Amino acid sequence: MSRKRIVLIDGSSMIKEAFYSLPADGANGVRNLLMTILEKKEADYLAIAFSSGVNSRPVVEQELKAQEERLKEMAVSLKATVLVKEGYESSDILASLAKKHSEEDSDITLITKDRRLLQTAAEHVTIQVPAMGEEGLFLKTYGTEDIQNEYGMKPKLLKEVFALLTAEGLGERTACKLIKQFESVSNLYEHLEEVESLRIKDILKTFEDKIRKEETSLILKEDCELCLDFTKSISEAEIQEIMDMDFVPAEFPDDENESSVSASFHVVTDLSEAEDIFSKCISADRLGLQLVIEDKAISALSLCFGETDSYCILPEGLLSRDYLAGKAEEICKKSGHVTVLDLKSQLPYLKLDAGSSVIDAGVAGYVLNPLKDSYTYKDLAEDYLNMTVPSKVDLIGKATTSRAMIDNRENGVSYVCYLSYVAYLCGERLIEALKREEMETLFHEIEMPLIYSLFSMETAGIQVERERLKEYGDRLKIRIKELEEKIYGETGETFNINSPKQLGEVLFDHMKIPGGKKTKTGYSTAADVLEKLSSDYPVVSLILDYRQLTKLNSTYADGLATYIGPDERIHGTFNQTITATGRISSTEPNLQNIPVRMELGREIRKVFVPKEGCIFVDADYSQIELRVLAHMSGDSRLINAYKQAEDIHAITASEVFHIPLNEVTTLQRRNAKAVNFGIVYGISSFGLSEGLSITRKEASEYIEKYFETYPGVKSFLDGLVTKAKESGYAVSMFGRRRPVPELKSSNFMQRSFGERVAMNSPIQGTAADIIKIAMIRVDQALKKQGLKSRIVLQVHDELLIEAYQDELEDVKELLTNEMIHAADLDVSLEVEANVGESWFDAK
DNA sequence: CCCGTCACG
DNA sequence: ACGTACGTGACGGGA
Repeated sequence: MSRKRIVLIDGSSMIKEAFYSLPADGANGVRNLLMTILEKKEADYLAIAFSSGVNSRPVVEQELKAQEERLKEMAVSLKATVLVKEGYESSDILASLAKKHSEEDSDITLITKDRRLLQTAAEHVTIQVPAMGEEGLFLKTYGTEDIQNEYGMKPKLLKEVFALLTAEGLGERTACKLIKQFESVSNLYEHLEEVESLRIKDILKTFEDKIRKEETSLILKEDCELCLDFTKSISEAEIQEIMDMDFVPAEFPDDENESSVSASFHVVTDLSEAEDIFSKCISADRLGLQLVIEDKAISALSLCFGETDSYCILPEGLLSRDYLAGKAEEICKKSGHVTVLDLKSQLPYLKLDAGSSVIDAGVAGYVLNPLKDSYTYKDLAEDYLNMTVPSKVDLIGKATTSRAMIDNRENGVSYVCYLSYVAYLCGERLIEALKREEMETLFHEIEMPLIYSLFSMETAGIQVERERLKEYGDRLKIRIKELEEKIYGETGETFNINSPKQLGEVLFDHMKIPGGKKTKTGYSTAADVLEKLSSDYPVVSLILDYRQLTKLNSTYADGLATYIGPDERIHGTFNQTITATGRISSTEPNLQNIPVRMELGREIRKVFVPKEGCIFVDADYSQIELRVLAHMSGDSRLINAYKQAEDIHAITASEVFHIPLNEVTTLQRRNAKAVNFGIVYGISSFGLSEGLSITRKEASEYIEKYFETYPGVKSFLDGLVTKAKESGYAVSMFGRRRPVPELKSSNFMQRSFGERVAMNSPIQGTAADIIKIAMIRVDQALKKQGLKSRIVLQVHDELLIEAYQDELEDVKELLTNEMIHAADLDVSLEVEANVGESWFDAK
C-alpha cells in the first residue's frame, strides 16, 4: 500500500499573507489554495490549522479575524478538517502532527508562511512557503535536501539561524556561516572570541538579549495531542462533488446581515405616467437620478425616490430625449438632495453649475477611499449598503443600454433602475461617512465644484494643428529609418529594436557587452542602464536616440493625431477618481505628459495653439510641494529660506554644507535638489543614492545633514509616519485621506513603502488640493466676470488658459492672483506666468 | 493581459 | 539581507 499523503495548511499565517497580497480577500485566497490541492488530487487527507485566540500573536485587525472565521466555514464546506487547540499556535499544531505522522506510513506537506516550520523538514516531511517568482506568488517547496542546498545545514539548525537574523545588520549568509561554524547560538556565545570580524562580534554583543530571547520563541511545541481522523479521508466521490459545486465569493457573505434588494423596478414609456413620477420627484426630499448617456445621446432616465420603487424612463413616443433631459435638469434644480453617479458625463444634458446641490456618489466614494479602482453602483452598494447587486456586465454584458432594451429588456431595465436605486440609498450614507471622517468640507467645497470646472475644461478642449503635427511625425519617421539602418549595420543583424527581449540578447549575448543587469524576464535595457554603456559603445547611443524618436512618434505624433476632432481640437478626459493622493489624471489622450524636458520633444508643444483671436496664458507654481513642506512642517529655517531668496536648492546647499550662498557649486546645488526631491518622496538613503549615483553611505550623510539643518522637517516627517501608523491613513492640509494599509505589513519592503507613502501623500495631496482650489476659483471667476476665456489644461502645478486677446490683461491678473491666494501658507506661493502663441511659447 | 519602457509633475 | 525613490498613462512586444 502506498503512503498516505497528508497536507496540513497553516491557516492563520497563510490568511495573513493572502490578506496583504490580495487586499481584503485573504479568506478567498486561501480557499483557492484548498481548491487547487483538491483539484489536483494532491492530498488523501487535508486539514487546516488555526492559532487559538489566547496564545496567538496580537490580533492586528478585526477584518483579518473576521476573514479567519469565514475561512473556517469554507474549509468545512470543502470537507477539510479544521484544527484548533487551546494554548497552541497553528505552527505548533503543524509541527506536532508532522512529527507524529511522519513516523507512520505518511508523507506530510506543510503549507505555511511561518518560516520557523522549515526546521521540521525531515524524510517524509516537506514544507511549502509562498514566495515571489516570475509568475507572481507561488509555493516554494523545501525538503531536507533543499534546505541543505540553500542554507548548507540540517533543518534542525535553522532555528539558530533565524534567531541570529533578529539582529539588525546581520545577513542570512553571515548567520548561516556562524551556525555552520558554531552549531548553536549558545555555543556561539561561549566562543565569541573566535569570531573574526569585529563588526559581527559587535553586533552579536549588542543583540545578545534579543537573540537569546528569540531563540526560545522559535521553539515549536511538538506536544499538541490533536489526532487526525483518517476515517474522514476525502474520497474520490467527494472531490468530484466539491468540484461540481459552483463556488463564487457571494456564497460566503462576509456579513450575515447583508441587505437585499427589495425594490420593484418599473419601465416607463408613457407620458402621463412619466409626468406623475416627475412631480413626485420634485416633492420628494431625497432622490437618486441618472441620465444614461451612450454615444452622445440619452438612452434612459433612471429615477428613484423611495426604497420600494425605481423607475427606468425610456425615450420613446412622446417622451423625447430633449424632454427627458429638460425634466431631469428641472428635478435637479428644484429638489434638495439629488444623488447621481458620474455627474461630469451627464453635464452636457443637465445644465447645472457649481451652485447646484446635486452630489456625485462616485466622487464621494473616491474621497472616502481613493484606493479603489472603480466606483460603480455595484461597488458603492457593496461598500456603503452592504448589498450585493449584479454589475452592469452581469446584466447587459458589453451591449449598450439601448441595445439591451431590444435584446433583453428586463435586464436592461434592471441595470438602469439600479443606477438611481443605489444612488438614492447611498446618498445619505456617503454624506454621513464624509462627516464622520471630517471630509465634508473637502467634498462640498473642492471635489463637487471641481466636477464643473473639469467639465468646462474638457468641453473647451485644446486646438491642435493637424498639418504641423503630421510634418513633425514625418520628420521623425525619416530619422527613425536612418537610425534603424545604422543600428543594424553596427550590430550586424536585423531585429526588432523595440523589443527589450531581442535588444537584450543582441547587446549582451551576441555582442557580449558586459554589465547586463537582470530583470525578472531577462536583461534590463532601460535608459539608465544603456546610458552607462553609451560612451563605450556607440551603437548603444544610437539605440537611445532610436528609443526617444519612436516614443515621440508613436505616443505623440501618431498618438495625438487620432484624437484631433472635427473642430480641430482635442477633448481629453480629466479623471477625478483615479489617484491615491488627490491629483487628477488625464486620459485619451494623456495631456499631462506632453514632452518638455528634452528639446526635440518639447517641439511638440508648438502644435498646441490658441484659436483665432486668442492667446495662451500659462501659469505654474514654483516649487509648490517644497513650499507645502515648509509650511506644514513649520520648520523656521526652511520657512526663512523661502522668505529670503529665489533659488531654494542653492539655499539648501548653502545651509546644509555651511558655505556662503554665492559659493555654492553647480554640483552642490544639484545634490541639494536631489535631497529636496527625496524629502518630498519620503526619504530613503537607497533611493537618494540611486538618484545621485553615489554610495548609500554618502546618501545617508546628506540626509543626516539635511535633518540637522532643518530639524522641524525631520520631526514633521517622523510624526506623519507615526500618525499614519496609528490611524491607518495619511492626511493632507485640507483633510484629504489616503489609507496606507502597507504600514501594517510584516514584509519589510511593503512596510517601508508604506512609510514613504505616509510622508509623501500629505505633501503631494496638499499641493493637489491647492491647485484644485485655484482651478475652481479661476474657472468661476472667468464665468462670473462674463469673460469668454477658458482653462484648457491642468498639469498638476500648471494651468493653461486660452485667453481672448481683449481679455488678456484681466486673465493674466486673475489667473496669477487666484493661484497665489488659493491657500494661505507661512511661505508665499509663487507663480510664474507667460503668454504665447503656442504652448511651447507660453512656457 | 502583463511587462518593460518612458513621457510628465 | 532586503533591492525602492512619490504620483500618473500610453505604447509595443510577447505570451
